[in-house]
Amino acid sequence: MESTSANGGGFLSRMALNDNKAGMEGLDRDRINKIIIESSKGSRFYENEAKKELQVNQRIEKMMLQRAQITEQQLQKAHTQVERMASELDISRDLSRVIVHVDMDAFYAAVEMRDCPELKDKPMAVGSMSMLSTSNYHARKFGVRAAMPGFIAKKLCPNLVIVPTNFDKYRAVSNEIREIFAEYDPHFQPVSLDEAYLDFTDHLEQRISWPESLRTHCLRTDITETGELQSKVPQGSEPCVENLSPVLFEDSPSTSPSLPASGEKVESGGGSEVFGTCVEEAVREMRFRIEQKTTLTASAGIAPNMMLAKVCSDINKPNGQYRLPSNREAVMDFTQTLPVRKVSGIGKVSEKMLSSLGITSCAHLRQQMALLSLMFSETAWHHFMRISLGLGSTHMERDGERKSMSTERTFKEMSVAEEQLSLCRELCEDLAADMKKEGLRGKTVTLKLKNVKFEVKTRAWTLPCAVATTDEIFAAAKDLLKTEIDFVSPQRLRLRLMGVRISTFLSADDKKPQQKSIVGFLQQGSSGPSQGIRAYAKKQRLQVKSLSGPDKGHGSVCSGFTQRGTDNRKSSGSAIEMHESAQGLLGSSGNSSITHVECVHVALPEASASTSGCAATNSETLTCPVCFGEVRTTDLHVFNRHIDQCLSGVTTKPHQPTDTDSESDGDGGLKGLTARDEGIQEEVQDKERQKRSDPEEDLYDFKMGEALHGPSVTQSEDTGGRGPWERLSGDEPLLDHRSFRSVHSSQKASSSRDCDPGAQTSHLEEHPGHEGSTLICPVCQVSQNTDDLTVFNHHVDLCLNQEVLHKLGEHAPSSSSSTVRPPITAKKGKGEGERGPPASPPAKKAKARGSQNTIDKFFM
DNA sequence: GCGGATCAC
DNA sequence: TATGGTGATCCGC
Repeated sequence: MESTSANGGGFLSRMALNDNKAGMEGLDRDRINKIIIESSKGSRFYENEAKKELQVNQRIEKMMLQRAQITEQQLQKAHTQVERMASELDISRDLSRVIVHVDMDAFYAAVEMRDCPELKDKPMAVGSMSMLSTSNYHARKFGVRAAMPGFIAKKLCPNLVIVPTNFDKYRAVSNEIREIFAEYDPHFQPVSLDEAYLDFTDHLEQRISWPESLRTHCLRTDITETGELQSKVPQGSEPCVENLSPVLFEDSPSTSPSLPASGEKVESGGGSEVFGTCVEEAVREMRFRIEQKTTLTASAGIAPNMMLAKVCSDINKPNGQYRLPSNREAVMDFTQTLPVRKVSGIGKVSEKMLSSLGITSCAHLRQQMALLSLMFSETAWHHFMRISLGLGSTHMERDGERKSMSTERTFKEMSVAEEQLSLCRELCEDLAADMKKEGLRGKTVTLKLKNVKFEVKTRAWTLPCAVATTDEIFAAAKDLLKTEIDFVSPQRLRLRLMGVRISTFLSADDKKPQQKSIVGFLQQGSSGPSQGIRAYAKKQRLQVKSLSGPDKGHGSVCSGFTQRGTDNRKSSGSAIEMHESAQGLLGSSGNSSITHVECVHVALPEASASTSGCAATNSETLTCPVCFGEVRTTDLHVFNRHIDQCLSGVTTKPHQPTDTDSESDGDGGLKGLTARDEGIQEEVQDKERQKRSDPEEDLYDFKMGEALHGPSVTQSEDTGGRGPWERLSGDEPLLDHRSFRSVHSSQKASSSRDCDPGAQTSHLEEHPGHEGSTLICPVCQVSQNTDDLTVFNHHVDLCLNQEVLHKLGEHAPSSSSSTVRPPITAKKGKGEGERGPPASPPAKKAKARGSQNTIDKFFM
């Protein structure tokens, strides 16, 4: 069934030409889109895009349903609130700053053209046949633009010259322009190599009293190719920009920096030019200097805040500037006609969702705020509100600390585990090298995989302490990867991309006293006890393995699972889905009991090989093995007391990096401003099923590996569009305090049939594992639903480790949680997803009041 | 804390 | 033949 929402005609709006950017006006969009779609059709990429588009369409449909439930009364009430807030915001509007956004024109392409004059007259792009980074303005006339694969660009423009990227060069040029930026605002905020925000306010204050000499800048003298010294002086009244600029812009709408802003007389003569004292002159001067220094042109926007400045820099691009006056009327007039898509942070998905509500301009945004406040989260509608009022950040953000570092690589299909592991190590090496450069250590290692169908999944593991070296990172990444590999075995992961990311960095505070971790401490001594810790940490990675494993075709497809991770907003817009989730998924709310009885696949790689523990180092502090917090002591007695406390339930929070979050502003990026995306409908599945008769698809497909599909998922059936990474949703959340948001949707009830917990359980009972032998764990005495010795050994391994942990909390009531339950028989608690129990320290639940649960126990 | 999705460049 | 890499954020779980 075709989607009923916009673009339901099978046209992929997400793949269509994005002519949002400068230089793309007046193109034959239809023709270009036709070529783009036809070049892609049938490819796996296309199929994936189609799937994503469908998901977005479904979200929109849900949103429309939600809107239909909103009553006039609710709208009225919301309107009152919204208007009150709007006037508060309006009153506090800050128009005192002069913010400038500078953006180099077609930066990479311009650099390449500068360095290779033959390219000047040709349509060219920087990148490869697979992907273009940017294109020059000649090429843009053909519809060739950034983020387009080169082979498609070639179809649009057969004469296109594609030049490989040379980042070192761009970085060097970037440094040059940044030197200039710094002269106007030492605290300028770079966005990328070619883009920055500057606060000109202070500069202008001083500039007003500057003598002409300080506002005079020499024209560049240059060595020509023939070695002749050439002074590039404008000839007559027509500045000789062409000589300087490598391109581009025969029909540039804008003023060259060499042309004075109207209203300010400027003398121009000899080898220099004098600039005035007003904002526009100052910005023009900056652009002039950039051009003189680099032979590249920049465009700029001048406005009272960053959001507006960014929009303004695009208006007279290339090689131009635009100033939005700093008064309320001008700002409001400006935003009236401003398309929402022009605002940074509103991408194609948000645009489409807003558009389905009839909102395309900021004026619409303003008009529909009451509705939006009912349908989107607080974060989202507050953001919309600010946009609609033309508000934005007015101060340069201090360059915050980095929050993550990653490296990823795309390659030709790779499905051999050994190669995958080897690549993983390489990535870890690269990452470790980068980490070293910045002296970072992080605790969370995330593996990213993209299969040949372009489906992406990430798997993360937060270690007890920060790591940095190749071996440390790889130990974690490898385990994550192996888990995925084991999980689908004997099939293979068919990968096209792998990435490793590290995050949760130590804060500055943490760094100074390098920590001494108990793990490292233990590792130095013996191998025994420390394994308990490692195994514990690894428990987080317990995976549920589908009992049906590789054999296909039995069981039902669980189609009612809500898709997780779709973007939704916190307090609003979510009530409806929450309700649906609760009703459709779990059947009865508040039922915290078992939703699945599942077979847990313990995918512990050889325990001894892991070096994910902490490399112990230094004095000052010790890391508690229970709460993982830092204990500022070197006295083992003190430390033991702390551990005792932890074991008796007094938890200590590990130090958190200080959150320096200043106001997250519009420019900060509000991602995905959409209502919730529910699971995909059955029709989609059917469609996908039909499509998918590819005989080579015997290798592993991510979807099958979704742990939560558990026993009921079948391989051949569920390769369709039906949420590849679906998981079971949690229990019924609290409804939003605004009860009118808890709109009920009836759809869920029917689609949840297949996922009814009871059904799951009984289904499992019908298929109690492989129809083969079962093995009994010598430790927990529970028979294991596997005949895979590796799996079984992992289980035993874990059981043994858990025994150690049990000893640790000897006197604790064993009632507690599934965390200590032998893995294979573990039940999945609600909301814990497929990853098994969270890594709450085992002893947290162990109550051992009065007992001596000291560090010594680790050695017993 | 995890994982998916969105966004920018 | 062929559709990127890096970093950030939001949100539900």
